[in-house]
Amino acid sequence: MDATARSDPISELKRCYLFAELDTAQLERVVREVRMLRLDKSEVLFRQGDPAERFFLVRQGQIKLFRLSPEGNEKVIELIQPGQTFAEALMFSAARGYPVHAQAIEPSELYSFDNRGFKAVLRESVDTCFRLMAGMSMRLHQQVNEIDRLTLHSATYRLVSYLLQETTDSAGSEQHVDLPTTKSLIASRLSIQPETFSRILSRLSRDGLIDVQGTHIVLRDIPALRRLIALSSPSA
Amino acid sequence: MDATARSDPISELKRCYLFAELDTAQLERVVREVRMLRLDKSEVLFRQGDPAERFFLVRQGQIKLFRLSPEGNEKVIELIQPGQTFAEALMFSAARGYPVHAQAIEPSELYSFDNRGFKAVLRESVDTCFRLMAGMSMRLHQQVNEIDRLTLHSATYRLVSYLLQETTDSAGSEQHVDLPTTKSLIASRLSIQPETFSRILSRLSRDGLIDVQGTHIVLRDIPALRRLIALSSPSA
DNA sequence: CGGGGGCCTTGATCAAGGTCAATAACCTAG
DNA sequence: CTAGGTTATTGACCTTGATCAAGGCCCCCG
Repeated sequence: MDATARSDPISELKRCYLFAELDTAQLERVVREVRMLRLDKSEVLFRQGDPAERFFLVRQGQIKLFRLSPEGNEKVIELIQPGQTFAEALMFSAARGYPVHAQAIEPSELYSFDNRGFKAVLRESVDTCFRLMAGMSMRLHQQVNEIDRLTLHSATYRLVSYLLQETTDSAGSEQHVDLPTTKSLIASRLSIQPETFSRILSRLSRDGLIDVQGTHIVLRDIPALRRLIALSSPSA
Repeated sequence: MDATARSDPISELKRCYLFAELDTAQLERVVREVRMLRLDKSEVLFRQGDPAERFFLVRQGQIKLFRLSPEGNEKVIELIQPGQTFAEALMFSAARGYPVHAQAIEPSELYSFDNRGFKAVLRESVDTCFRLMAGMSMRLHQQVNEIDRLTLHSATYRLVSYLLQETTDSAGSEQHVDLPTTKSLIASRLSIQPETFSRILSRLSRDGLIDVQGTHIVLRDIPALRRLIALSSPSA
């Protein structure tokens, strides 16, 4: 608990939108209550329905948020990457209880924050409230887009637009994508069966639009890919 | 602009969660800037992409929020009923521009509020911020549920759970549902084709689970309906 | 009263993608 | 290096629900 150990998390937090507007005193208050936790690969963080008293920031690793159908089918709602927070919206929700399951898909390191404590800090910072609301508003949009994609568009559309959006920069006509995790998880995230996912990749590959080497994908013909999703909708 | 005309909207607003925590002075400020508008049946309120400078409260009628695919297929994202607000989350969104189209599906009467003005009021009321965040958090959950239903469950599941959730009280083993609008719109809301919607209704009817008289539906066997969706998922 | 436009229903057909099963590639640990 | 688990691929088949097309119902309006 020396000075460096204390100040380290503060600068770390400041990089996250949720904490960016807080002053140092407030941040120190937050940091005093923060808990660090490590999860092994496959370790469960919380289950759907568990009382939601804390929210989280991923420092390292990857967390999947998912739902289960009665038969045990799993649908990945979101994959959380380092630097991202999750479950913070639940602070305000009347329905106590996480709406999804959370599990580490690789060894991970997180901070967790007490909802009550953070809400107390929030009360003093309308700016941070606004930040939070902006974040929630953004997620709301993403979800609308998600629903749109699920209902108005085909599996190929979803996969291709995922690939296009994962490219880092938009230069050149050839781009690289490294899938952040296994294909089956990405498939679930996109609501596609692993088999279908694989078939779509090999079709695109056969047509010369992409090149697949395991988890590394080269987009060979971006204009053609764009054209593909411009036309497509419920059809392939 | 006499006293009654002024005080009327205030008590009206107070019934809505967004305004419930505001004091009278703040409400008066809001009311001073409110605009009332009437829409004919089928009149368009805004289009997707239009700059989002205002949000709305429905007083009467019904508004549909929807997306269009390139081919012109329409997907209803939400049906807004009297007393509900919409587009208020966009106040905080960096992406200016409505993410959906809005159209009246019957003659409607709305209030509209200026985002900038309302944000100024919000700045003075952390409580209202908290209210707003609670509302946004709730919608976020609904959307997660929506995605869950779309991906993990069949059309029959979606239709039956819609019916069960539309019943007013949970007494007795027989319940009534009055569809708030045409069947095709409900179908689109549930991401089902009108034909499929009709077929599912007639199958449920044939099996004695429900009774359909136009837009009025009697749930004849609620336990059986519950059983149906307890089992079903991607299968019927 | 008769006509016309929605909306709904019903039937026939079809395609997308899910399921099941077998095999192949890969990776890690012993 | 190899055994064993996990993940990916491929093929055959099947189900769901979309699409196309035709007809029926209802209600409103002239």
